[in-house]
Amino acid sequence: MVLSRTSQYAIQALIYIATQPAGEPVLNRDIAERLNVPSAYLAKILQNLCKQGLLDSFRGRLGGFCLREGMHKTSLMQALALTEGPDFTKSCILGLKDCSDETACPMHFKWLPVKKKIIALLEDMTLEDLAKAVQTGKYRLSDLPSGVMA
Amino acid sequence: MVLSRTSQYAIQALIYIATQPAGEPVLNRDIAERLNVPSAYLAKILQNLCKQGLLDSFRGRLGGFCLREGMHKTSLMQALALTEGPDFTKSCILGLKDCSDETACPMHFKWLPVKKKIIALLEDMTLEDLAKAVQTGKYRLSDLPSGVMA
DNA sequence: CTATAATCGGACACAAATGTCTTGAGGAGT
DNA sequence: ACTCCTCAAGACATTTGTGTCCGATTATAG
Repeated sequence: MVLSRTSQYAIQALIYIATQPAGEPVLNRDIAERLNVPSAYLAKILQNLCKQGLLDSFRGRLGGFCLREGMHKTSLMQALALTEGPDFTKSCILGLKDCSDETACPMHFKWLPVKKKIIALLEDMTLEDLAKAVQTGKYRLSDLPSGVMA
Repeated sequence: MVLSRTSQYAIQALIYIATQPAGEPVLNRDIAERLNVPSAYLAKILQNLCKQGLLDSFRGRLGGFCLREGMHKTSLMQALALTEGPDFTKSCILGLKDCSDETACPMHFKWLPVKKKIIALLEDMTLEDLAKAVQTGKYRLSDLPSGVMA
């Protein structure tokens, strides 16, 4: 429901990176291990987030990925726009190409307020906020118990 | 966002069938044409809905599909349970296998009320209601203008 | 300069969703 | 009985999502 695996991995990784000291690159391998996610696939996803300007990457020794300057305030909405495409919230729930107030599907007006709630929620949550929540130890980022964290 | 194409086609078709006189089978070909959807694929979907007991099918001349007796009151939630699987609303938004109040992902408590709204909405809307809405002429089931209807 | 450690980038592999085609079975009209 | 018309069912094709692998590239340490 709602999100592709790619997006799920991306968000998990972004939050994890946000929990780590800013400016110190995090290894793809470490993220993958911590999240229990295929590392080669995760690398692709992180590469893409680099191209889109959300992450910085560094090759060679002491390399890795870290959030680009100022990107701690990135909202989930902005992050998902990068992984799911810019208008992943625009679509009609029945799949109609053109479903607006004027040309509405029978669910349009009922669905609209719910969709707005979803969007508001996604715009409200930032990587920083979520990282802080994880750091309290009350929430987990993967199926592994959070105590596994180094 | 939210629904697979298969589910979208299924719901469109169910609503369309519900707009037609009860007891008179509707041709797969007609539905596909009306909804502008691949007919062979739609046939598969309708077959499945038959097996699951939501539709009745009739072969030969004057054959076709129609809603099984009493199924006009079926909610979208029930219909989607047939196409998406019984617990398509149960999953964690970050994809964690085990995400409950006790083992929560950082989005869990924010997402929960929104999810409840979605579920309530889907449980509230019935095929009958949606069919009536379409019959007013104010809403459309496909990208084709609704005037195309016979 | 060389060895090492890490990402980059593209090719490849696999699986699931989506879509097409063909053949067979069953019911209605003549 | 014969002929249409319809769904049933499975094989096949295409596309997309997911996942893997490897050589190239870049940066650091010695």
